[in-house]
Formats: sequence, C-alpha cells, structure tokens
Amino acid sequence: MKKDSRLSGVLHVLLHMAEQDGPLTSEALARVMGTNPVVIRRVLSGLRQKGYVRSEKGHGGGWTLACDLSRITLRDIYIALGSPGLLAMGNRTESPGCLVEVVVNAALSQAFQDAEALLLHRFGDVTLASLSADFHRRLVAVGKVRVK
Amino acid sequence: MKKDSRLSGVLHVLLHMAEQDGPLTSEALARVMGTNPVVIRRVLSGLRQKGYVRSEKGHGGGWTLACDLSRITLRDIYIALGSPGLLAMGNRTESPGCLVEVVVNAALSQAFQDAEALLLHRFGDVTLASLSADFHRRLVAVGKVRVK
DNA sequence: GATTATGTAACAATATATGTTGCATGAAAA
DNA sequence: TTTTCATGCAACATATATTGTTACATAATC
Repeated sequence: MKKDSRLSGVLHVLLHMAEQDGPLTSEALARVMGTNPVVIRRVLSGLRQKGYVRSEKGHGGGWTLACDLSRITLRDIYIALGSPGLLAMGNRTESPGCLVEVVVNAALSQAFQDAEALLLHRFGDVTLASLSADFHRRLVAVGKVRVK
Repeated sequence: MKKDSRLSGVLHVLLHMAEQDGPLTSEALARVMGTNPVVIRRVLSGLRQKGYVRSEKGHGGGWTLACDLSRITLRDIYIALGSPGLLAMGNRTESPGCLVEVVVNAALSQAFQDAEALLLHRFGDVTLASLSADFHRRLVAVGKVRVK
C-alpha cells in the first residue's frame, strides 16, 4: 500500500500557518503542498475538533492556528489524524488456532509493539514550536527571508 | 493499505516444515495457513533463491528446509522476501522544494529510521531455531504432542 | 444578492497485498 | 510410455487504503 503521508503533510501546513498572520485558505495551503483544497480540509478537520486550528467561512476566511505551538507535539497531531497504523507489517492472524502461529505472533508482536512505542515516544518529544524554531534557524543560516 | 503479513506467514510455514521429516507440498502448507498454494510458492520462491528451502517436483515432491535453523534469523527471512517496507508512514516528498518541508522531513525521517533500525535489529536477534525451541517448550507446557 | 470560503458526500485514481485460474514443465509412478 | 503429481509462472481478480477530484450545501462577508 502507498505510504501514509498525512502527518508529513499536515505538519508542513501547520508550519506555514505559523508564518502567516492572517488566515490561510484551503486553496492557498493546497498550492503550497501541491494538492487539492479538499485534501487540506480533510486532514485539518481532525485538528479542528481537537481545537488546534480554527476555520472561518466567507470572505477573509480560512485556517488559523488556535493553540500554543509549544504545547502541541507531533504525537498530538498524529492522534488528531486518527492514529493511523504506523507499521506496514502485521501478524497474519491475531487469533491463531495453531501453536506454531502463537509462537510466531509472540516473536513478531513484541518487535512491532516496541517499534510503535519508539515512534510514539519520538513524536511526543517534538513540539510544533521546536519545529518552527528549527525552521527559523535554517532560514537565517541560508540567509533568506522569504519562504519558498 | 492492508498490512503485509508475508513474514508472519512464511515463518509459520517454515516452523511447520521443521516439524516434518519429508517434504510438504504447497497444497498442504496452504491448508495449514488457510490460503492458496500459489501464495505459498510465491513467498517461498525468495527463500529458495537464498538456499533456505528446496523444492522438488513430481510424486513425493514438495518443500523441505535446506539450512541450519540456528544460522538463519528473522532478518534473513525478511530480506529473502525482498525487504518490503516496514513503516506505513513516510514523508510526503523526499526532495522538498520548501524549507518548511525540509524541517518536517528531518524531524520525521530520524524517527522513521530509528524505528526501522530497531525492527531490523530485533529481527536479527531471533533465529528460526529459537522460534522452534519456543514452540517445543510450549508444546510440552500444554501437554500435547500433535501440532494442530 | 453576489462572492468567497468551508463542510461533506460521492466517486475516480493509484498502489499494494492477497487470492485465483490456467497452463507449461519436470519428476515419479503405473 | 502414459498418467499422475507437483512446482513455476504469468495473468487476472479482489480487497483495502491513500490520495485526488467533482459537486453541492452552508455560512459569512462584501
């Protein structure tokens, strides 16, 4: 299956919103990400429910950040997306009728769980503010002022 | 995407082969796994190329183990399957044209790489022999002699 | 009221794993 | 030698999930 890039995409969008004073429309964000406005609305809808972003209709509407970037981690964003599956592999069946499969499941499940835990832990360690800070650090390093 | 269960399945098959003296046909293995014989041939073909199993045609033919179980790890099997992708998530683009995306990619890629490395490391720590030993340990514990 | 924007449903496109059918090939048995 | 049994492999079908697109309703501003 194709790899899920929603987390990557939504982080991209959020950082762009952080650089903007006013609201950004789905269309503007879609242009930045090279995708469709509906895709933007789709991935941001989960974040809106959590109160991380706000959306306004009509003239001058669009999306704005509604949270303290230093209090939101990648893990929070990941959960707001619906906690999509992290691993591309899994056990053939979770209720094995055969002792051989019990053994195989046990060996693999432990590795799978540890890998997932590691990912979530890493996500929990990174705040949106730290990403934004990294961005500005690199911006200065390159000597540019404008974002793409 | 549906989760890849080839590693789980092929391990199941290999342990069954380890319990058998003579060769096992694709059809017999398919019955054990509740799948199609062609699927068995497909997943085992990579292992045959690596010399982990052998296949014989005609009467009395089928699949047999062709390696020392204590020298083959789950990682070897995983590689023989073609090293399928481990993670269900990825970066939206690997060649970002935007500094924001560079920052996002950097943050995510590190976590992704570490999770993959952890999985491969775990796989490398487990031999087929240890799985087989675990199976026999449990077999005794349950007081059974026959495998499913 | 016209314009601009989101909200959402429905559908198409894409990718991947998995399952299935059909036929060729080779080995053993009759 | 013919039949049977088994793998090898290509081709197609199925299922699932992400992503992209179209269409229309809804709400807010001009």
